Parts: sequence; C-alpha cells; structure tokens
Amino acid sequence: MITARDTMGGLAKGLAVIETFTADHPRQSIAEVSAASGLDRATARRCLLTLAHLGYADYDGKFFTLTPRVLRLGTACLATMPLPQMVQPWLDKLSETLGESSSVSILDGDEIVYIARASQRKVMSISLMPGSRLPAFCTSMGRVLLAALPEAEVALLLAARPLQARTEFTVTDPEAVMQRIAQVRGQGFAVIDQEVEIGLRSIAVPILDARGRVVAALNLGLPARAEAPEALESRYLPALRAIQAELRKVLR
Amino acid sequence: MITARDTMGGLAKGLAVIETFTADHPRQSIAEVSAASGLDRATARRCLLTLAHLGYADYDGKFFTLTPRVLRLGTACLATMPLPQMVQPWLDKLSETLGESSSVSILDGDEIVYIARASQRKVMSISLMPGSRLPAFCTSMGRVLLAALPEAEVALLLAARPLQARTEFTVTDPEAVMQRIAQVRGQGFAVIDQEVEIGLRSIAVPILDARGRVVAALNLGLPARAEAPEALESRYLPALRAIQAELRKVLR
DNA sequence: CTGCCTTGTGCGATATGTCAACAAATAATG
DNA sequence: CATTATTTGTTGACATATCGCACAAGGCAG
Repeated sequence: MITARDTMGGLAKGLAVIETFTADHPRQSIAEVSAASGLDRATARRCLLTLAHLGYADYDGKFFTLTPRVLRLGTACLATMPLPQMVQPWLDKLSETLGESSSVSILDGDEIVYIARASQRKVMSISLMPGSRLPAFCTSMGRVLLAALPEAEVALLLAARPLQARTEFTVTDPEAVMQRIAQVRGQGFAVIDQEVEIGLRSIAVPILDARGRVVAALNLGLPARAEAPEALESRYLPALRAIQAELRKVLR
Repeated sequence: MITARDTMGGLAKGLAVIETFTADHPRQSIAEVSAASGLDRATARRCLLTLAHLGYADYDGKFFTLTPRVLRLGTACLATMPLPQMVQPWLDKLSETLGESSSVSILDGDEIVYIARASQRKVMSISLMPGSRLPAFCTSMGRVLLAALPEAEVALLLAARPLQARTEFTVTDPEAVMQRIAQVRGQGFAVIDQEVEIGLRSIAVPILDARGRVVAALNLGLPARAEAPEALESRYLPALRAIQAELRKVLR
C-alpha cells in the first residue's frame, strides 16, 4: 500500500515541471511554469532553480530552458531496454532488402513510442526517431499493441479523450477502432492505409517473447501505390513473420 | 545567489535515482539503487515508490525498472530545440546525395549528444540515434564543438578524467588533443580517422547562427577507404560548408 | 537454528510546501 | 508622460512533509 509517508512530493513536482517544457513552450518564466504545472510560484521557482543548479536547465535571469543533460534521463531509459539493440540488425537487413523503412515500438498509455528504426527512403513528412511518439489508435503498430491488451482497458484508453483525425481516412469512432483492433487480434497483424498521413501505408506484427507475450511491435512503412492495401499482406507479411519467429526464439 | 532555501533535495535525489539505471543495471532493487546513488535506503525507497506511483517506473515487489514514460522527459527536451527539425531536411538531402550518414550534435560536458541524424548505409557497429552520446575528444563533431570553447575550459574538460582510447588510433594525450583542437579552430573543420571506430572516418564543421556563435556541429561519417584521410577535405567539405552557410542565414 | 542479507517502519530534527505580503517590473489608462 | 493596475519574482512565517538514523521483520544459505 502506498501511503503519503512513502512518496516524495518534490520529485513529482520537479518531473511535472520538466514536462511543461514543450515545442510550444521551450523558454518559460517562473510564472509560466507555475501556471502550466499548477504549482505555486514559489514552488515552481524552487524546482526550476534546483534543475538549473543540477545542470538540467539554463537560466538567464528571466527564462528557463532545458539542457541536453535532460536527454540523459531518457537515454538511461532506452539503454535499459535490451530490445532496441537486439532488433536493430533485423531492421537494418529488412529495410535494405525491401528498400523501405521499418521500426519497432512499444506502448505507453495511448501512444506508441519508437525504440528502434531503420529508415530508408523518406516517405513520411515528419522524421521519426527513437523516442518519437504517435497516437496508438491510428497506427499499425498501435493497433497491434492495443490488440494485446484486455478489451476493457482498450476501451478506457480510447474513451479517455476524443480521437483526433490526422487525415481524411483516420478512423475516429472508438467503436469502429475497437472493431479493427478485434480484427487485428484475430489475424495477428495490422494494416493501415493513410490514417496517419496521406500517401503512407503500413503493416505491423507483434513481437512476442518465448512465452508468447507481446513485448513490442514491428512495422514496415510504405508509400501508398496504385495496388490495393490488401496486397501488402501477401507481399510483405512473410518477411515480418520471419523476423517475428526469429526474435521469439531469443527473447527472454 | 542560490541558497539551500531555494533548492529541493528531493528532486535532485530522484533524478540521481533515474540516472542509476543503465544498460548494466536495468533492474535494480532498493538496496542496489541506494548503493549506486549514495542515498539512504529509506530515501531511495521513497524515490522509487514515487517514480512507480507516477508511472515512471515499474515495481514487481522486488525489482524496479524504468518505463517508457521516462522517455517523455528526454523527448520534452528534444522538442524544445528548434534545431533538429530545421536541419533534418538538409541532413536527408546530404545523405541521399552522397550515400553516406550525416548527423548533427551538440555538446554536453565532455560528451557530444546527437540531436538529428540521417543514416544511410551502416558504417558504424553501434547504432546512433538522437540522444546517443559519444566522447567529444575523439569525434569530429566533438573537436569542432570543443574548438568553440575557451582553451582553459577545454583543458579542464580533458583533464577531468583520463581519455579512454577507443581504437589504436585514438589520441589520448590531452596535450595532443588540445593541439588538434587548435588546428580545428584555425581551419574551421575537423577530420577524424578511425579514432572512434576502426574503419570509420568522419569530417565535421560547426553550425553557426547569424551572430557567428557555434550552436552545434554537422558531420559526415564515411568508411575508411584506400585514399588518404586528407582527401575528405576536397571531396566533402564543400557540401558541408554549403549547408553551414544556408543554416547560418536562418538561425536566430 | 543462526548469521547475513534484504526491506519496511517509527521517530526526532530538519527541510520544504503553502500562503501571504511585498517590491520590482511591466502593462494599461487617462 | 504620469499614474494606476496588473503581473512577476522574492522573501518570511508557519505547518507539514521528509531525511536519515536506528531498529524490527522477513528471506535465504549454510
């Protein structure tokens, strides 16, 4: 049982302060951080001064910015995962053979987080890299990872906030998404046709460990060509299945 | 003036706890974290329980592991930098044209941190990605970034800990490194020949903003071919200089 | 059983969050 | 331009959280 006696408020507040720094708010004053985090100005100030003192933030007397030191925290996390290094050779080989980009990601809440990637030709407008995030509900890897969760949990995630359409093809109705996920659960792979970005198709399979638990997802990103989306299955699924089988042997 | 009244010990301790998680210690017990961080067991326990409570760590009753949630912290940091997104198109174009990998990095202490990368064929054994770190003293980008610092500061960084040789070609004498850095300062670019890894050469230039301040470094990684390392200059420097000039126009 | 390790838990002393007041800076107003 | 509002950073006082110590309680090997 976790009681107030076993927690550290200061740490929670400090981490919340770090997360208030976004692309939209890269430089913030004490008052801005206070407003964004809901902390008292005095408290926010102490968090920020502490971060600056430790080298996690810079302070010019008025505005605070995060320093690359913060990246150490995330890197520390990635470094603890054995998976990225194990799959990288497979990704490289797969991408080179097919001439397309491949990635591995895991689930964090309602987002997928890229943990490894081999990018070939540029097919997406935004550049994805380890640590990048995309919504799970409209991505092939996200569908695969959600399919591994209990239905009730998925429903909760999809209901938490309204699903934002990224293109005209994005399925935004939670019921409909649940249905697609059920289909993915049945067939063991997911195909997405331009739901994330116009011109981009994607096919993903789960990565299983020796005990059959889903630990990540593997995908191929492809330009939307004339052929039907269904063609992806016959054309690319075997290669993905092969890697899936190989990884399953060596995972835990 | 920063007094004890303006800092939060709890935050500092918690961040230290996160950084104790490394590739060598991905799963740690309370006692292990306590030993690695120098914190009291009771304190380490509180930090870990707090992290688990916030979703930054998992706890199976015995061992703690970091969750992908921690990656948000680092991602928050990367997202606040305008540079990665600005340089990515240039990197992509450069890599595609030359068929080699290119990267942009910044300095954090005595390490360079990759913030953007376009990887073409695989030339390095380890896979680099945004957030990855390499020692500054033996990398082309590191030499370029160190050259922008006051000499005294560089000397301090190089003297802080003994320079580890990564290959038989690595220059590990601080004096000698200082000399190379002076040369880089004079000529405005750096060439490295297999000091990081056997078979890998690299050439880097600084990225300057409109006011001429060094804000990052740009490099090309190349396989060590038969030609002399000096050939890199005539062959690749113009392309790097061109990007340098373009970026200088648009940076702040 | 008995050391030897670990984790969990009271307790006093100290650090730290909250709230309020205040001063300096900035914005708004006439 | 002077003056008033409004916001922001900083400081002080008090109640409370939390640190670190010492000790109790569980696990495991010999």
